[in-house]
Amino acid sequence: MGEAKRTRVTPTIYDVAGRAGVSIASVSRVLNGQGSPRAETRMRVLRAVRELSFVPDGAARALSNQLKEVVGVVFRRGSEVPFEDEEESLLFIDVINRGIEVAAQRRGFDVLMSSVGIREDGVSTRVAAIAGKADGLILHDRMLSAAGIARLAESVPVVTLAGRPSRVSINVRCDNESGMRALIRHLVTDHGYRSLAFLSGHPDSPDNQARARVFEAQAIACGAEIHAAAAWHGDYSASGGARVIASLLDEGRILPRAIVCANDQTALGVMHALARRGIAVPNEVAVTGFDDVPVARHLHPPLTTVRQPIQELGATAFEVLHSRINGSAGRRDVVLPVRLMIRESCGCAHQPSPLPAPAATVADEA
Amino acid sequence: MGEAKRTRVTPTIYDVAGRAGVSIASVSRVLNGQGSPRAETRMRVLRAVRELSFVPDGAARALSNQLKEVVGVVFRRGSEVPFEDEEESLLFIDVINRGIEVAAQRRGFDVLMSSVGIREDGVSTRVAAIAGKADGLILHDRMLSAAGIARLAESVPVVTLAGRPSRVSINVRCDNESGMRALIRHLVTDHGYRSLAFLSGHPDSPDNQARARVFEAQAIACGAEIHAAAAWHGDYSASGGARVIASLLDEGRILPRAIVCANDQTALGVMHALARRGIAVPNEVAVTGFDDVPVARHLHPPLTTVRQPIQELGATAFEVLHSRINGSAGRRDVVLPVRLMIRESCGCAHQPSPLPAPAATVADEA
DNA sequence: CTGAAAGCGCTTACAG
DNA sequence: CTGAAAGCGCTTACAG
Repeated sequence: MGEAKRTRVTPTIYDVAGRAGVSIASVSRVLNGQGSPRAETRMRVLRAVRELSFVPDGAARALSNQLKEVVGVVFRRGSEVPFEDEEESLLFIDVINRGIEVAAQRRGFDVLMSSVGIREDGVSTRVAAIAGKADGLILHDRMLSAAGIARLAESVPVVTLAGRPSRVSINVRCDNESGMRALIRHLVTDHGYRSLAFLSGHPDSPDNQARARVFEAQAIACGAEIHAAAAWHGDYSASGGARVIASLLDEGRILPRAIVCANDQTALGVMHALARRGIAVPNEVAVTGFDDVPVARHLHPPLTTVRQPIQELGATAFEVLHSRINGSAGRRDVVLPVRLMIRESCGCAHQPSPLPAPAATVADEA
Repeated sequence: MGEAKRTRVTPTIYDVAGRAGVSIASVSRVLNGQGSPRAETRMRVLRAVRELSFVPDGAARALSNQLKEVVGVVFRRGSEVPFEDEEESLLFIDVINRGIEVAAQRRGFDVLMSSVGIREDGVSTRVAAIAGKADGLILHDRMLSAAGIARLAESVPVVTLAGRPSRVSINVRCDNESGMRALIRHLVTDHGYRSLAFLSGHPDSPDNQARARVFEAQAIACGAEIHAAAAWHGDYSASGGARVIASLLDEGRILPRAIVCANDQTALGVMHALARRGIAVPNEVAVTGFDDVPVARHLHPPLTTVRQPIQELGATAFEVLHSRINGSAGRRDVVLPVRLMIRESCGCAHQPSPLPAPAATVADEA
């Protein structure tokens, strides 16, 4: 026999109970620390568990407890064609996911990660399948329409990231408004740049919309001139940013003194495109980002940007979802603080001697 | 009432059946495409499902089907202190995980990702918890002892990555032997280097052991001199590689003509350390890696290394596990082919003119 | 402290 | 084609 087909059936709580000579209720109690089983009982159960290598079935526990201890995370895989350093970088989404995972771990939850192809259809079907396997869902930016989210939220708590809160879902985002305001003040007031442009991200991203809106308002308030938005539509990708610059230059357009990008990846693409045309950053054109992804500080020149607490964004999303799963109400619009990171792409000097960094700016850094 | 506490209970298959005026069996059949329900029945069920936003409970399905359609993946989070570019890079593990995820998706499986802290204890408890929530497990390098794996495998199919096959678990790895052999041949035969050293990875890593073994055998076979292994113990990390070089240099030791690193990250650290001491790569010392992580080609000089089909490693691990879950036997030792990637850190010239790249080498490239 | 039994929400033979 | 019922493997009142 030996290697024979022996369809080794995984032991169940009944096998453990039988071997230990107790009821399944006792086994369950010992394993879950409920009640106060006699020491004798405890021992026998534990021994049987060990001898059988018993692992309780999660599905059965979940069904009985009405709790799976699993949250689902849905995000888009490989947006756009990778761009130079981009492909290999731990990007925004990855850092957020790590934050979710670490926070979940602390609560004894596990994370069901599900990426969706950029052009994949039937997303809502896929998301529904995940929903069935989890106690709650965290949806990254623009995964589902508002209606889709509303429908989904009927069956499971939903937290969106960088989206919009709704009557049935919670949203976690960073404080785009303060961040953009501080950034523009730095560019216009501290550096004295008079002409600016905002290179946008995905048009339907709430983050992008907020950043664009505040950019305009603040730039005008500071008395700077804004380059018409028409030609400045990116898509949050490096290649998108590079494309915009390339076509602007091809048309012989004059660039503004400073380009404010909707996110770091866009800034990365812009800097590449500028370098290729021999335009000096920051001396001829200043460039800024938003997010402060890890690679930002290693660009040449190091990127001035607005730091979002990215990993914390993920951790917070999980915590909010977790308390929602446990029935608490809580705010539906969670906003995390940001911080202006002044490096060199804005025109400030190398770290050691922060020449053009006046007091006001330094305060932002604190 | 309106906003009242309304503890909205998620609808079950009974609610759907009730609303549609059919039995739960019919609902189940329609939803799973079993049998041939009347069109009329179909419609009514589907309508009820839609109206209630019904999502079948995964735990209940799993319990009934004896299949969760979930695989667990366990790996170590943040090994060592991040090193320069390292922190931000999509490393070996991340690429493998992506491969697993994509393959799982194709089969309708989801992936439970669980990272374990580098110094975390109680790993086997954590792993057991995951095991209970999944149909099978993929364990990255060195997560559990052979005994631990054996115990785990009693309750769930296990596939290890870069480990060793056992009577109860399957292992997926790449062909370290051929890769290292081709690499050494290139360094000794093609470039004529006479003195080599192997900067090792984790001593208990099977990959590392295989690479070290073949390094020695092949170097000797080619007639090269090997620097004593004593001082050359790294740990797969960039900082580990840098540390070895620094202390060797501090002791005034003479470096070999070529340093063969156990993996790319180690090579990255070595190149940094060498650069810091003003030692030219590859002119004074050649350096090679193993893995071909995305960042390898962007180093200065671009890293000559052995490419493992990293994402495919993950996809294969899933496929093997999947067929095991479905009861097939299959090989327990799955080996994927590798390919020598000749770039510049070995001393070869810039791409366009592959000067010292003889026919034999080019063949390896094919 | 402990056991018998009900119940969690599905799927699937088995009858009709 | 369709429904009643058993069963998947747990947890937890409820009695004893």
